[in-house]
Amino acid sequence: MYKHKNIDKKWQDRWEKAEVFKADDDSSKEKFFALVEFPFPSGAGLHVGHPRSYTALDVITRKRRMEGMNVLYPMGWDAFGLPTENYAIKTGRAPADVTADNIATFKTQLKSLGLGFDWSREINTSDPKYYRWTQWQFLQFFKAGMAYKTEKAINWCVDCKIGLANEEVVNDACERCHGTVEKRNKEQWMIAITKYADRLIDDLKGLDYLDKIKKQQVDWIGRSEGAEVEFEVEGHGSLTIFTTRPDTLFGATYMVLAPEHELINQITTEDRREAVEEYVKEAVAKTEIERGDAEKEKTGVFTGAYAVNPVNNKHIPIWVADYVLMSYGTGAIMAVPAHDARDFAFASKFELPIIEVVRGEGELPRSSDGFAMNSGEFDELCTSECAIKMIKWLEESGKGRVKTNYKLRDWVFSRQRYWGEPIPLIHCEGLCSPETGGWVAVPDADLPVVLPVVEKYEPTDDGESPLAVIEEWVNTKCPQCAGPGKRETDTMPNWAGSSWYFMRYADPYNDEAFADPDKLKYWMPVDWYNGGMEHTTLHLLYSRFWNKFLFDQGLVPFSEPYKKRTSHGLVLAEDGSKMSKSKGNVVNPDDIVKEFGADTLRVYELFMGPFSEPVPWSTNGVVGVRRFLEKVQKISELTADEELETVARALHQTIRKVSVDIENMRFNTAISQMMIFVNLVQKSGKITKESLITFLTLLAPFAPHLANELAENVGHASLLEVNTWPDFNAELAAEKEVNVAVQVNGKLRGTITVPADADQKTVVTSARALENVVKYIEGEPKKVIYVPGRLVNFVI
RNA sequence: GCCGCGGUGGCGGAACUGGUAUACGCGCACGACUCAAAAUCGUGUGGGGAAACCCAUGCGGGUUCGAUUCCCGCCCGCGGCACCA
Repeated sequence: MYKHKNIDKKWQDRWEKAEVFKADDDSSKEKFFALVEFPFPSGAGLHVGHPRSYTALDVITRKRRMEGMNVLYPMGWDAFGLPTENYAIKTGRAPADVTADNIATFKTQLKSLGLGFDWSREINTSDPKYYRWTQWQFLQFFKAGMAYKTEKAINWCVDCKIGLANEEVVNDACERCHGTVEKRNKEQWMIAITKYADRLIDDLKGLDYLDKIKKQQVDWIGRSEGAEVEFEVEGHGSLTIFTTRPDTLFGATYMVLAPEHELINQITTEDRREAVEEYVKEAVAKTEIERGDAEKEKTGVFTGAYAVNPVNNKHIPIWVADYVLMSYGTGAIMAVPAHDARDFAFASKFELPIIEVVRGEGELPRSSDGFAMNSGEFDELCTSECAIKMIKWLEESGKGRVKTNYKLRDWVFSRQRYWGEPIPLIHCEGLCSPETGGWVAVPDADLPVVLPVVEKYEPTDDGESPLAVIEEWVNTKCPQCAGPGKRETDTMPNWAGSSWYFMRYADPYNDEAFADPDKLKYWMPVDWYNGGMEHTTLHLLYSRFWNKFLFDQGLVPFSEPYKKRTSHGLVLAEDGSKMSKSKGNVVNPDDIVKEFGADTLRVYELFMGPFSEPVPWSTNGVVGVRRFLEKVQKISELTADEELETVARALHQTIRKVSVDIENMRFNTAISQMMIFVNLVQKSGKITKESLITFLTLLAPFAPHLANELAENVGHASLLEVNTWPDFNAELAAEKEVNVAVQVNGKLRGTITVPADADQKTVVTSARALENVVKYIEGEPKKVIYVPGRLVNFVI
């Protein structure tokens, strides 16, 4: 039994004193910037899931340091956010105070794990010295015309009383509180992320992200290439639609407008008006989920109006149906029921004509590619060629054009809440800046716009931020004309501060700029970023976009912030369900550290399963890891002047496996190899001091406290953190003898042990001589398969 | 519905590029130590069979001397998207 409590503390103090984790801004060494998502300092404290990601990159950075690199592995606090504000509302305490308390708890907890963060670079997004630069960067968006205020039907969370971005709405419910979300018209600040849609997709190509991360981002942005086509509506001008299948234009037998489409009112004939108005009213009242269910039966109503199909001048009826969304494309479609399942369902129900225009196999509706038919001069062209020719024809005749659409929407950047960065804009009552709707930027010298102290943190029922009621704060002067002005009372979403936090680590105390350009140039981009899959279409996408914008402004020297992005699996409860406070199945890391020590928790977090997969927690597994560490302690007492050859060999095999596995985040198999080594030493009874130190160096990234303690016990004077990562020697690792499987017709009939360098003839001969082989083979085998060092297979 | 990932002992999981399936850990059984227990150490542990051997990597086929690995068709689980024209 080793005394983890004393050992943990002792080495944590030594590291701090020696400043081993401090990153050096002027170093000739190669830099390595490792990043984990900084936590939101919630009142619940550290979750047992946090250390999985932190320990993983701690292992990697500790190895990098031993490999001679200048490592930056920082930590900070994503401190703005609703939970703190809600807590403040409940208790009446100021959010800043609550945050400070929570941070203190988190920090103590993280430190107790021996994580090698450079605490001298700690940042906090709710610190005015930090959010001054968040505000400043927002103003760059504003000044570049990338931020605009507009009345929008936004997702409104009834419980939180805030507008949500699409990304924050999950199954029609608020991502945070799971409360009802409804549509509301509200003036909101928006940021034009859609302008970067193409680059956010295309630039993924050069990045070392997990494939599933790239794919999720691409799907989320949802780029589709097609064409816009103009259809004449008799007596009402033209109606524009978007289609990805311009090749099927001859198959368009009717048109559909979304219920919100502005043309409906104009084109509806008098005899149809009542029915149309009633349908529109019902459709608009439905929730997104009700409307979004693709399984439900199609509904719709005929407007009485007809459009002209530009390719064949046929008159086709215009319908209104809620399966067409106003928010995508032009809010209107041409329906090609033969080749679209939705149009087919609709046409079948309302008995509209179905014309097949793409020849192919199988029943209609059929959306696969093929050859055009019933399409006049386009007949017999293959789908892709037909599309190209059709677009060309449309362009030449002025009836349409190439068009790309995206599912991605602009970023809703306003929150009507207190605990966030104030948006640093002033509305000039004299409207001295009409081109921005009267909005004027707060001058740089007046930043930060500090959150004023308020008494009540509740948002108001009319949807205004609590800041709106503080008149002395709201009423100010227009910085441009000095006339009366009013401050923007909305605050930023909590994604704002985290969109650029990694840059601040390069230069956390700078008051002249968000970071010194030289330091950015040295440290950025992040070399390895690990975080949760849940942020793929939120933080990860936003921060890539934010970075690209700053790059375009010449403010940062790199267009992508993260070179490599990996992801960890969730830590689940023992029964495989999610850990949650309400279920009472949350494991507190403090308890594990207290009972078993920091090293046990660290090693267990990485041993429990494949890093990127979700794995259930197992207290028995924790005990197993602790036993392993105790065995390590035992073998450290077995130092001798000599050791068995097998130990030396196993050591080098372990160096190889641990080195490779760390790079691939296969920590579980790295640890299992170390267990194999320790078992072997225990059995053999002796190990040289040199080999022991080498092994402890390999173990040090995983279990740094114990590894240092044991190294010191055998007289190793320096910290293992400054050791050199051991070199692997292939010669020493090579087995002298190998086991070769002997098969007859692919079935295992025995094994033989032969010298590793034995030639084929020798191996086959002794395999052939096996009693169990002789038994099966009469005469000569038909064929002999020989895989060196692996097997011999006699085919008869 | 579409896309992606996965399915291996009682459990978490290993397995290079197609080459001895079940490494490592947990659990369990037995043994040693002990008055006893815990801890520790040792031995065993996929299933069937006395054994030879046979059967096992979700199911059914295929390719191959040989398939957890490759191909085809299903089933189940997880994650993402979800009437995006």
